[in-house]
Amino acid sequence: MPVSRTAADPARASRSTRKERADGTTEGAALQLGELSELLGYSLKRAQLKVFEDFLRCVAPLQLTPAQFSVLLLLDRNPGRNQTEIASTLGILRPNFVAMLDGLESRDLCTRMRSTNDRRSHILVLTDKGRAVLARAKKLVATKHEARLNALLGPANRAALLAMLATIAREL
Amino acid sequence: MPVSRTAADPARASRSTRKERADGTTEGAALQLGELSELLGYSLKRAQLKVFEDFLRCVAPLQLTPAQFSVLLLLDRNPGRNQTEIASTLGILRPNFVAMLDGLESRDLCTRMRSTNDRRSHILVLTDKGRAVLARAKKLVATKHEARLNALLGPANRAALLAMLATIAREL
DNA sequence: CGGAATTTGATATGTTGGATAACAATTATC
DNA sequence: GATAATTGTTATCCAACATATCAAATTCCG
Repeated sequence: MPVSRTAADPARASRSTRKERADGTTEGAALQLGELSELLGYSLKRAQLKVFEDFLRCVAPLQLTPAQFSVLLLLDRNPGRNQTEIASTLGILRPNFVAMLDGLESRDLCTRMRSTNDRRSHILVLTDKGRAVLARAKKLVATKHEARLNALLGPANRAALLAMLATIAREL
Repeated sequence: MPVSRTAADPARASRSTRKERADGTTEGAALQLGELSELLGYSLKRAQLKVFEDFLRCVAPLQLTPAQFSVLLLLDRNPGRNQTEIASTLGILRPNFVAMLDGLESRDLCTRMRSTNDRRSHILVLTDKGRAVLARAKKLVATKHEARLNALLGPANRAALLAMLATIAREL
């Protein structure tokens, strides 16, 4: 990568000690986000990262990622389903779901049981430990994670936010 | 991965032609999301994926990703900044920003110019082509992408959504 | 029935985004 | 002027995500 041209740095070109630019902006100042702050996708991504970060913190004692938590939740609510069904409703591709299940199964949180009706498929079952971990996780999520968001936004706003996100996820 | 135990599949264990389960749920029915639909992070992630997908579609003629678009926007609004400054305000790590800039520079959308004041740093500059592409991208984003979200949510809701996402990104 | 097509879980593999360590060149600090 | 810090870069590593392919089992259909 050859760099040929050079340019004077407007910031330091000024001989002021406070290093003020020609356009009046100050040296160490935060950059202008400009239209970026009006881009829904930008704030969406940033907010999502923060929320996942907080989720991981809150549920850290149980060592569960958001994706793993969603799998446990789904297994609990939908007994008798196979890998394809669980993976697809979570938007996980079947090949990638294999390693994920291996992880959960190796921690004895769930079990694959070969179906007697269709011996190709594995019925996914929560173990007792899986149910216990899920229960503890639910409590942590409710009392720490979601509570934090509730405090930040207020219950009404939080509900409105959730509704709009669901609309986008469903209808866009 | 040895699978030992087996289980009867509740769905097909029923001898009904409509394959109804013991719990009354029907065979091919969609799974119950349960508490998942109340998890903010879940809808957040799903909505974010949809929005990025739509962004890519709308701006496809220009071959710009959301991240690339955000870089061009930032370069336009903040002339005279170096790689570290641009990368860090976008949450991009400096090492990962190198390849990204290589891509933009190889397409002649921006240029690295060695600063005369601090010869370690590269001042990032939009090229004329970069400015032109950015202008076209802005138009596509406004008239196709954001317009779609506006139609889906309504202007007031869209604004409220944006405000809440910004709050989360800023204060969580 | 029986062969063809499909489905399921799995493997291999590739791509992309994101993270850390280390380095040379340059600048700042004391 | 020696030491420390900064900048861009390279080399890796890891996780998330995607595609092609496979064997086993099932379904479809003539």
